[in-house]
Amino acid sequence: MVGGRTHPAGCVHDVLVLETVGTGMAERLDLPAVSRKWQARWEETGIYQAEADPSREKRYVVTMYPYPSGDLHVGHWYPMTPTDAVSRFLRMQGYNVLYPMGFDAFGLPAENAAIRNNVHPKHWTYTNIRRMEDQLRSMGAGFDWRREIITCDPEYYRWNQWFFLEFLKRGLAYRSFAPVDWCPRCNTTLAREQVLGTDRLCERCSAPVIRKELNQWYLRITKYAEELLHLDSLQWPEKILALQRNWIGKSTGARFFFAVEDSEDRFEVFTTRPDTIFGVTFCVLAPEHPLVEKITHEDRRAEVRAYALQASRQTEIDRMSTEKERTGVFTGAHAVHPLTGGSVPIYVADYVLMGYGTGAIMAVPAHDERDFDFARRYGLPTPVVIAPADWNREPLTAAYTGDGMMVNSGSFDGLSIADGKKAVCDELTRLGVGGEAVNYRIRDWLISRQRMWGTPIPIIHCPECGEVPVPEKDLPVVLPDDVEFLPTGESPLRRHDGFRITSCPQCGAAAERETDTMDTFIDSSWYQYRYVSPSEAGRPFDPVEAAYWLPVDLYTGGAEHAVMHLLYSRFFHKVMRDMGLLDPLREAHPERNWDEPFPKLFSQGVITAYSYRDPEGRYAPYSQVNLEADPPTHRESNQPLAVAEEKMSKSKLNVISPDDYAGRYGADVARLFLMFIGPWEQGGPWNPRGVEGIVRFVHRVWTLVTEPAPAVTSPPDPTAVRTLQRLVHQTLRKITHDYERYSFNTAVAALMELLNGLQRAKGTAVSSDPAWSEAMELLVLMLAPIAPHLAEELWEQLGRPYSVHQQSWPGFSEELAADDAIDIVIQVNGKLRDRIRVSPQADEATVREAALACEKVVEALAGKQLRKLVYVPGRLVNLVIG
RNA sequence: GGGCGAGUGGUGGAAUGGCAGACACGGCGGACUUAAAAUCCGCUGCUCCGGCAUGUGGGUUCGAGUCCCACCUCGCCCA
Repeated sequence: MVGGRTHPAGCVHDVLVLETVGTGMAERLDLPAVSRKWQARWEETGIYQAEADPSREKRYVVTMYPYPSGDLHVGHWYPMTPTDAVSRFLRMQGYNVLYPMGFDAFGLPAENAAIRNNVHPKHWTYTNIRRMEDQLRSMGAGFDWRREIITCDPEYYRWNQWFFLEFLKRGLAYRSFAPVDWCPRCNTTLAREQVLGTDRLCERCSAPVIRKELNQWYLRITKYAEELLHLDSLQWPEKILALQRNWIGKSTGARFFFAVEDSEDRFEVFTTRPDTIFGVTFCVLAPEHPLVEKITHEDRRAEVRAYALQASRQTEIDRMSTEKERTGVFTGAHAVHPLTGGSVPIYVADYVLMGYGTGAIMAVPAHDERDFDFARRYGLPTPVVIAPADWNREPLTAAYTGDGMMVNSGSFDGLSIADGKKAVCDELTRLGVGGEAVNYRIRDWLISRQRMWGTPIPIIHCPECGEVPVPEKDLPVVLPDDVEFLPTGESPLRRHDGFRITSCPQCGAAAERETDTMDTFIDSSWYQYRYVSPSEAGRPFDPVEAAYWLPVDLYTGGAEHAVMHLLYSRFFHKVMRDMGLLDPLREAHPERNWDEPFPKLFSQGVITAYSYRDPEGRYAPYSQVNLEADPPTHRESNQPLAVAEEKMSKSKLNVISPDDYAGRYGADVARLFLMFIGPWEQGGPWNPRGVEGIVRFVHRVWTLVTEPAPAVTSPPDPTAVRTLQRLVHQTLRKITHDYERYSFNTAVAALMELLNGLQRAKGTAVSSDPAWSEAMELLVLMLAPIAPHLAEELWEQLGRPYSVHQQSWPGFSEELAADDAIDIVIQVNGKLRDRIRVSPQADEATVREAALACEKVVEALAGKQLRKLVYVPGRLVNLVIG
């Protein structure tokens, strides 16, 4: 059992459940037919088409666009359904709402499918897109499809290329050597996920993968590192903000040079602890450090090379792991301590990474755990230079990283850590070898991919002129259609002479195109701008449209994009701002936040489902699971199956298709269930049994509204009418509040309660009162954002004009929602003893008197003294006695 | 090792510091039915009937699921 969760008794899968519910209503309510009817009508009448209208206040709502994998499951619906409800609610509240959808259409799966089936990735991608568009339509989402964007469309990716050239002009794009995962047998780079296990073997040929330096394109995101840390204007989940802060990883300290003894060479180190500089007993270079080859003594060379090769086969996670023993090799060279002039040995060790800081460190074993481990292994001294308060001058048994005072540090002795840092930095500056510095963990964004199905990088390599940007008039550089896919792992663009061979735009000489393509995160870094004018020619977006709609008022999506996508789009946005692209937007609406693309972000939870695994760890499909047994068994092998609750995924065979639900019950049932599972930010398990409750609810609502009430002869009782109105208006008050705070599970529960109340009232005399008609109408309006098809059909049944989705959100009446009597809880010493019923206007004296008159209170007070009386108006009276 | 989040009935979950368990699932009982399904109605945390109960132990408070401290377990991220 995973996660300590027990398998709920009676959990049965949809195959079994689908047959059993709601058939009694089937003749009168055919929800799938109702869904199709209204989806067609909405499409015809274009009620979700949004036009900029400066006389109306706008709301721009975006949910992260999907990758067109071809199998949309309920996990994909989870972020979309509540977002759709929000956009409908905002529309009813009178806002001009833009709610678009598109596809993240470039990426590796299309290429793999191309190799498997020998079809162009374009074909696979567009087939999937058409199918997913149908699925999204069947969900009944109010997308404005006229604004759909598909990122593999040359008219989309030409702007990726245009942005790349703009970045290049501004020095924000550059080419440099970078280590990548490389398979020597397949002769290609691999994506991270194609490298298997801790042995790091190639997915295809099982050869050991190495790291290799390749010439790659980068975007200079580090230039914006500091500004990307300014997160104050963002209404984002705290968790995502923390992840971003963590990822950028700002640290302050010192950066300075060590000179190499008997040579002209020097290397730079970064440290967060300059105060410990007198404790340096060795230095460490990353195995990839460019100086390693140069300074290594001849007798050490073979050993150092072997070590570097071994290090190149490990992941960074392995290299940084605290579990692992610290290893390294001595280069034979020594460095000069900049302050003491002492000689310190230079080692090469894999726990120093080339990508972090300067790729070299000063090692202070007494005050750094990793350096301590290393020093102990290689017998290096560990002099204490920061003394803990109770230090007894004994040698350390572990690195001391706590607070203390500088010792053994010459003239710096006696300084605190903070003062010491400052003083050492000043000294380094005075000596002209370095000084105070800030370091960021974040690295520049590597955007080169040796893949075909992505945006071609618009560069031409000329033997004469070097790297030449493709002139803007020649954009887009289009991917060829006539490509051959072979399982060699090499991008077909490399072998495609028609694409590759060209001439230099500057000198006309024969030249080659860059065959690498861009990371697909480029596509999603600015897509919210393209939605506002998807067919704009000549520029990425129409500034007038953009000035009306942007920035995005609500952005929703999964926390898995907390770092990459959300950081890249913030970076892109800031560059666009600095390019002046947003100036006309800011001018039109100076009051809006133009420093951030998504000022408000909501991150939904994860939808899980039961998965079943046999003792060998193979997943079993639901059709093979025998739930009669405990634990469940495999129908064929009779092996016991381990139950787990895991994120819905094709590979775990626990994917629930929304098509089955939409086809049998209509889209609203799946929509309502997804919202009912629990808080949106928490996610939860898809339980087919739970869906039954929603099916019942939908049918009961239908019966309540459409079936005539039994004839009643007596006139309505005014008290009963008043009770009905109170119930309806209290619900309306609660639902309005719940929609505003995205609390859909409690909104559905409140509607269920309302239904229960209305059902009890139906058949009594109140159902002939005008208040009853009002109740029906309000019920349907409250349902409209979350059950759009059902609400539309009921609206028509009530004889109201199309469309319920163009109605105004009803205001509730405080007067009608007011209680005419309230319960006051009577506590004695904090324990519930009684409750009294009073008018909401009752003053304290009245309540106090009534409380003291309670039988239970009189009993408790006998022979005791009333020490204190706490009165919370409208809530309770607490009598403290003793 | 560090950071963040979460632990509430058989299950999913509800609860501005103020009646713990709304709503739903499941279960039990009943009505309707030749029978079943569907539908409708009722009951459903534990209890020795005093009470006890929101992972465990402390604290703040008239009052703690909620706030504070420590610990345990799980999850995610970073190392």
